[in-house]
Amino acid sequence: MATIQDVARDAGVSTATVSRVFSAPELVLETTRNKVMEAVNRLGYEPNFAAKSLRTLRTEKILVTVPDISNPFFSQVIRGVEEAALAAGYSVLLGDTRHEETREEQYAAMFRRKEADGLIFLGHRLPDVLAEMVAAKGPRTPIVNGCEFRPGLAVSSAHIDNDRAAAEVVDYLYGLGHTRVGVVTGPLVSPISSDRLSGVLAAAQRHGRASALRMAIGDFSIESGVRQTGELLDEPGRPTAIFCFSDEMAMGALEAIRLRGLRCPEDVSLVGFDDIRFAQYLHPKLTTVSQPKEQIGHEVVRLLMDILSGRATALQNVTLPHQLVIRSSTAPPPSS
Amino acid sequence: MATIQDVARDAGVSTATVSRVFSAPELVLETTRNKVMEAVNRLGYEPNFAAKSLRTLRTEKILVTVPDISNPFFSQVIRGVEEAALAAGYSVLLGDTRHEETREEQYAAMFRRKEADGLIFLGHRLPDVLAEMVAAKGPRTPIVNGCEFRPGLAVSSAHIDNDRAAAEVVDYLYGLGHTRVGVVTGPLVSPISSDRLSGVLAAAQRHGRASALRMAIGDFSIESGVRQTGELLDEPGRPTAIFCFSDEMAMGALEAIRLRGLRCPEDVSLVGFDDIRFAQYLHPKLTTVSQPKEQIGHEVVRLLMDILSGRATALQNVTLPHQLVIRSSTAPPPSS
DNA sequence: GTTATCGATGATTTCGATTACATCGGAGCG
DNA sequence: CGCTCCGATGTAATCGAAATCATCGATAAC
Repeated sequence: MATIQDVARDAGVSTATVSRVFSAPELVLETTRNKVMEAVNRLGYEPNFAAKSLRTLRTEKILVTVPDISNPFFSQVIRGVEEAALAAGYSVLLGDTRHEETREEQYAAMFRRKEADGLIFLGHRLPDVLAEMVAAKGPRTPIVNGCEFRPGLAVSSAHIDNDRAAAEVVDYLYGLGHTRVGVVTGPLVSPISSDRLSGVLAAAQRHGRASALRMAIGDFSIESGVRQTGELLDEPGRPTAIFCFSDEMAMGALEAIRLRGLRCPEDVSLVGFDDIRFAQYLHPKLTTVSQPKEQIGHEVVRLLMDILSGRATALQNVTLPHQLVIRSSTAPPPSS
Repeated sequence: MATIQDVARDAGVSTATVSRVFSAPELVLETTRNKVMEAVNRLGYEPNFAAKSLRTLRTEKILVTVPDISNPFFSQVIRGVEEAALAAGYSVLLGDTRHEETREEQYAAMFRRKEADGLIFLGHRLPDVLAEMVAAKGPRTPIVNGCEFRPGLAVSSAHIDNDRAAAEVVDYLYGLGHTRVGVVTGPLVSPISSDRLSGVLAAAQRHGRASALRMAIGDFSIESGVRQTGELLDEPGRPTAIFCFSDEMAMGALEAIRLRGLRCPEDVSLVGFDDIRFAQYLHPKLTTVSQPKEQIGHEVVRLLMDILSGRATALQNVTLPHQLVIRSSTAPPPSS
């Protein structure tokens, strides 16, 4: 592959001029510019990326780590990230951490090696090396979080109001007349789960129904939805409504409901969370909390760009709007 | 961030020695190595990636372009790619082309700029600049295709036998007693669709049922599944079985079937393709062709590594095993 | 005892671009 | 007419690590 020297020689100019043709074309005379471009085309020259990167100390890449890309919720967020990144002239390095800390650390090391200008993490953990960076550099550290919000991490983030969204779901269920509600949460170490849970608890208390609340801890997977919902349904005083903290778990819940010969929503109402693409094609169509997935991706990139361009000085926490989408998996409880 | 010079100075050795500690530790005396490592830890040194990359002309990255990451089939394949790449010491640059040629070309340019050592594309098109590279360098060009197989492209690839898999589905349906079968294909420009279609046609002819075959062209999306299946169901002489070339379209088909007050499988049998994670949790559980998604990802990385390491000399086309998974969306046709 | 050999390490060039600084010719001005 | 300024371009330092070649002391071989 031709280098900038080859082009310079071929065009009869200096390498500086060739470089300027690419990075600041207005500084070079049109006739010279054409000469250079001819040489470029003749030789099929493309600037070598590593060289450019070494000199400028920029990679034009952002590293995005995600707990599980095969999860449609995350893949939609990533889609938004990719779109916004490309528009801003960045490309996306993908890290699927599979919820494993060692993988998170591998990607953290990549970031420290400067293989990317910025890091967006969609999980809830920040490896120690990165926490140190944040502690040292403050809010100018190009690390941003998406979906979760943990104040202690001291990084900017974009997310919905999980607490309020979950409370709305419970309010809605009580409003339908349900009294015994079962909740299938995700792992409580993640704020995404604990925030939603506190919303649920607050709403239950407000309605004086806290004692009738049943809870099971899942891991956001379909299988855990089947299992945990099953346990809730098998307890005496079966809940008439189940609220799962992800649509995937709700899919599992649907299965658990059917396995017991129950009908949704006639016997058991069901609410999910995320509004993944498939939610509206389940049977019954799933009532769920819609998160603005692509928008979260866009926003998180915007936050990162603010930091990279030096515009940002303080932490920003962007709360994006969610929406309770009522479909056909919820109904009043069966009249006993 | 500390550089190799800083470490060398701090440890009282030359930069060459520091470099060797990382790339060929066996060449340096243990005592010296320890001295260096102490300095490394003291200064928090991490080798600068761009510098390394410039010198070695390697990026240790592979670019993966995919028509749509939010598609669970592709995201599973990518998962396999990511896993195999990481194991081989590579990281993944993600390009979501959204089926758009301009985006494919943007990523092709990235590859030419040497932002990645290899390219894996999961679509069916190869931008011109890359086709030229392949023409010039032959089978040593580090470009590999996954999922599709178009002989004209002259790149190695890993995929299932789409033709045969589709024929098996049709054989199975005829075996159940169906005579009127409707097929919802993807866009016929992609081999993934045209291969499956020729399998379908061959099987139908073999059974002498070609004239009773009905066909509609979808685009792999749920919505097109609803629409195209709807059209097939509304024609006179309604098919008693529908075969969609993707599970997403089959989800749409299920919706179309329900909208018309029909039952699956009692009135209409349904078969999908891909066996995405959700297929077995639909209601009814979807009969479908299972593709070894993560394995395709692994295999495609292996093919690429063979090329990058100089082991590969000729094109390889790996056909991986598929499997018809029979669940509850298929049954004999209603007795008329 | 002299020389080839080898293991450990250092000095220096190199990768390919960007960019600060230098140069130079011509326009503008007093 | 001489000076300044400016636009266009060239020269050369620089980014940080890798790798080639050189060096040096010690051991082995003859």
